Amino acid sequence: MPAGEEPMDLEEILTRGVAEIITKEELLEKLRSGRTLRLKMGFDPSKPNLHIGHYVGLRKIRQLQDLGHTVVLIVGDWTAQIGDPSGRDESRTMLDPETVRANAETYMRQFFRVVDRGRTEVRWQSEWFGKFTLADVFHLTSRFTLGQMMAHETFRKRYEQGLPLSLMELLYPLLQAYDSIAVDADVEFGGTDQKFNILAGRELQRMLGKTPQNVFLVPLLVGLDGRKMSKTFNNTIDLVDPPEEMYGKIMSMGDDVIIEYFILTTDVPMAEIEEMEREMKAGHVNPRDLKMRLARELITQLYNAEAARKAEEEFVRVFQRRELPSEMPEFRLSGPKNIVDLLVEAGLAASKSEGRRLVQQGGVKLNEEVISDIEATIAVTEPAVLRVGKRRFVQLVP
RNA sequence: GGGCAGGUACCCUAGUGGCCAACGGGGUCUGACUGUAAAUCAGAUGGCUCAGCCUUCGGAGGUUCGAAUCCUCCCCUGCCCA
Repeated sequence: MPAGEEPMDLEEILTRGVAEIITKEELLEKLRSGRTLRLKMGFDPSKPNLHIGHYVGLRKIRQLQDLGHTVVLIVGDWTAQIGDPSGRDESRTMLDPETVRANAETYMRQFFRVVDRGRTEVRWQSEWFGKFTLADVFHLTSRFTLGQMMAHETFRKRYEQGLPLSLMELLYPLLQAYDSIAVDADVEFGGTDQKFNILAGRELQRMLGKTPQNVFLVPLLVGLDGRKMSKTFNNTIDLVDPPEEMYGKIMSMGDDVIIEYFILTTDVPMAEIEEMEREMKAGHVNPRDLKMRLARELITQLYNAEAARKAEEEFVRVFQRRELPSEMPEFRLSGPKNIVDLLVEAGLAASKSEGRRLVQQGGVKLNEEVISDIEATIAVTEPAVLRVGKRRFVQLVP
């Protein structure tokens, strides 16, 4: 059910949804050699949430895996302690082993929804870094210069802007590079922001007389609103989002990113996508309908067709026809209660102040009747629907 | 070790004795409108026993009728000198 049931043709695999391959000729040669290639991909078990942006790369891995190659998944239990500087986020929280293990498991659960577990080798950095000595650190660090590190845009920027930059962080690319030596990688995958780190691995392999790995970079998918995909903007779709949630999020996406999502996250043939783009530009098709199609495709890929159908039904019911959702949480209201208290207790407001605000702004409805008095007392003798805004519902039962 | 500049709400930032629960932007929420949970526009956005009160501006003390703002010590960051 995940991506890549019918292998795409090689040319499409190497171009669609690919930002850059270093070098494509070399990679083609390896792919044609008949050898089983070792496809490396690493992750830090610090932020285990995979979103639709990661999905782009995972699909690529899956597609190549379907050609018979082996995926080597590296659990970055050491690099996680540094924190990837490419993210420029200087949180150097040392994670305890328990957390690392739990995070890694969460990550893999999501990872293997797309990638074939049977043809994946999972390796932990601690296998080799656990016995690293200072002498090993010398050997590794002596091969790179500060100038090379400062060529990394994120390092340079942070340095120039006077932001903190620890020596430990400079080690990040080196550790990642060494992983390639440890697992003997043929190709390493990552987003375009990983170019520097992956190239460092290629360099190191060359220096140590090994065949340099190829660099396979996938584009960074833009967020639902067209801006950079980021948790702060809340414009992501998580791989573990339930179907209804995915459906809604896709429907809230900006019109101008629809095509990009089709290209990068679905198997819809390019010819068909180009046709959609023309139709949309000409105004012959409502972007909303394309988004509905996109939502169906994605949910079918990540769940199944039945889940997609149900999610669509629910969306149409609640948001297009403005009817009530088929399921909503229940709250037992045994006696009369003030509306504000009720909102808080039913989990529809985080605090009483917020509850008052919602009432005063006209966002609270009982059986579709606006309640505008914060002093109102609510009592029910039969089930009633308490609603906040467009999408939060609670069934009140006596 | 010395000098200088900083540490403000979920994030980024303004504020340098009372007009500060604290400007502005992001995020979030609500409303209007719509083609949709798009776009756009408007409002809201610490808490509470809510015309008032309580807790917030790195931490702990202090000055003052009154402090995010002044003083002392401490912690953290950057730059310069050694």
